[in-house]
Amino acid sequence: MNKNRIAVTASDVARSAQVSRSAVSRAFTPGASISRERRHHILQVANQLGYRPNALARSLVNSKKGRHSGLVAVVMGEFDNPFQPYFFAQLTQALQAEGRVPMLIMPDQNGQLDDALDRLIAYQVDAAIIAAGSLSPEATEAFLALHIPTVLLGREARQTPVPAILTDNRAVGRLAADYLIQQGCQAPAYIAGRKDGQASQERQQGFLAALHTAGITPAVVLQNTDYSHDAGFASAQTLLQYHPGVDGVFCACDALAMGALAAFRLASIAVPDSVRLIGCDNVPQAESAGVQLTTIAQPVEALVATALQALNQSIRGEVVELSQRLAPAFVLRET
Amino acid sequence: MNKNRIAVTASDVARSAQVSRSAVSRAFTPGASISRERRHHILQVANQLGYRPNALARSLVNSKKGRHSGLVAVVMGEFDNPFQPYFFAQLTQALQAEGRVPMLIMPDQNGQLDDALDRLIAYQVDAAIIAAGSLSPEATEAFLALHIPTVLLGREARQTPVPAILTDNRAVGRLAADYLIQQGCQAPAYIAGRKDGQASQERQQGFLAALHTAGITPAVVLQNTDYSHDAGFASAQTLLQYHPGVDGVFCACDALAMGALAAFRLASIAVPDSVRLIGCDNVPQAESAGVQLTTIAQPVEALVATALQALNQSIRGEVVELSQRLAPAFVLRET
DNA sequence: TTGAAAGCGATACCAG
DNA sequence: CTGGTATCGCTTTCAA
Repeated sequence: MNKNRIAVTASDVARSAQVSRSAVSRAFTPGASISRERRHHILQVANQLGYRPNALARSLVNSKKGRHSGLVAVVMGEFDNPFQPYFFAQLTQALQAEGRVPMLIMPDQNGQLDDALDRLIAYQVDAAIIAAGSLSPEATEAFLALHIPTVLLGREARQTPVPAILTDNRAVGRLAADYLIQQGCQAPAYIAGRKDGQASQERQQGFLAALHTAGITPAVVLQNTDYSHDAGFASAQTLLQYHPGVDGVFCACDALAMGALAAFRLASIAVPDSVRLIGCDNVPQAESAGVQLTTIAQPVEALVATALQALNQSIRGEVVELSQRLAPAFVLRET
Repeated sequence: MNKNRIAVTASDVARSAQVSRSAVSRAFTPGASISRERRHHILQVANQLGYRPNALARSLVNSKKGRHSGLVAVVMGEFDNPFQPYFFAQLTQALQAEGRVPMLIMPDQNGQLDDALDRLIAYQVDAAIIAAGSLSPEATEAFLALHIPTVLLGREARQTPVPAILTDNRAVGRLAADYLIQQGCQAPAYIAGRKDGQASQERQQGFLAALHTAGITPAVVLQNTDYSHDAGFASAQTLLQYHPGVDGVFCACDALAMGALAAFRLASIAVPDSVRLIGCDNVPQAESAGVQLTTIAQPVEALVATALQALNQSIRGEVVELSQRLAPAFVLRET
């Protein structure tokens, strides 16, 4: 059964409405010179025939003249940390609300883009949003060499100057420290993420600096190789075994914190009574019954809105501020 | 700073390589009549110039002649259940590996597609994969009316006959029942998802049928309004309060099961010693330290592979089997 | 095997 | 305001 997928074209509409192709085009172009009645009539006929302007053909015309395809590449690497799908969904919906079409590109396990780059060029995307922490620096630079308007989300470029939107991670660390200090912690620990993770590093810096200012010496900093629940679990067990004096724990992300929480519960350590715990991100799961994790929220809505704003500026060829750091927010949860 | 985004065209390459545009096109068309050396030369020049055929223009030409754009619409509604992003990532990578470009479409909160439908037509997608359980029946039918080759993933259409790939959910229920029976449970309970959720219903049917065959009367079936961690938590608390005799619990998905697990732990009920617990999906988190959830795995790889196969058949205009049910697998975890 | 030329569907310029 | 026409980048007959 070969479905009759012959698309309705402007010519079909023109013929049916007894007007020229130009008229049809104008009817679909806001603010074009065409009489009200004519436009109304054409739109009506078009609607009956089920006509939609072919976006491919449209952007073909506009290509050299600097108009746009409506396609935006979203480069996103992983969906295993709960923050990522949450963020991704917000971003996608925002793009969609702007009438843009997100094309998803996932780097492979080595953080390479391979032929995905080719596809970006091939499809003439208007712009790209790179939200993949796992994208290798080389791949990132290769990408930026395409000179497609690009915005980095949650990371910065090492060499090329590109607009980047991030949470103010040092402020995250400071807020976490403030909480633990205010709760009277004397021996706080930091459960870090990847050693080369920019976010984890910055949060650590802010955290340690604030502790230092308050005259508190951190008990220990535990590095991990990822931002997972399992790593948090293992780190908490390490704390219990080797650093039993720890009375406050800040984790580089909520997944780590929820893993740590599981380990504490398993060991019958009361949170927050025996040990204070604070995460970062404010993923939806942090609010779950039986979790109720105190955390530092990333300003997701603001991040998305700012990213789109930067993207639009960049597409229009305007100058965009290079690094924008948005303020996080403390979220207290106690049950 | 207006970046010089003038794309390199086939004419540019032709000029530079001293050949005709046709030759350039042929060089990039597998199996076209062109000499080896000529193609080699052209490809080399093209590479130097950074030329990539414009996919938009290409599919414009091919549009009427039945060729393809390479674009595939992926309709996905929610990312809040951990199974969804996990599945989505697999699907996206598989599409990418086939050289296809996934365009993401998210229905709004009411399960409507609105102008996303228009965009699908406008961009001439080759096909669509609907993996959104939340897509309203009306929107689904409206979508199918477009006669774009479509495959449903994890759900079926009510009216229109469309290929659907699903896990054999009744088998899921039977496997869960087998486990609880084999563990000696006498009063098993089912924690369901949404009342109108096809998967939840079918799992329940398989579960109850297998129990019945074994001569076991289920203690209770608890309905929920979603598939969330919170719902699982609340349901488990209900069990503890009103059905203390329950010695085995099957949950419609892992998120529910992990919520239930949290509730049991909070009440110091040992799992699996005091009560057996089994989920469904086998999300990555089910394997986490401190969780180790016994579950029925959805055959994700097979689902994705089968879906792509069906999609390709559908694009080629071949007849596709309507409902394909893939076998789930029991995953025992005990720590 | 090759190049010239005719479109694909839509837009924008140009006269009228 | 309107219709004709060139053009966008590419593929594909059609002759040579």
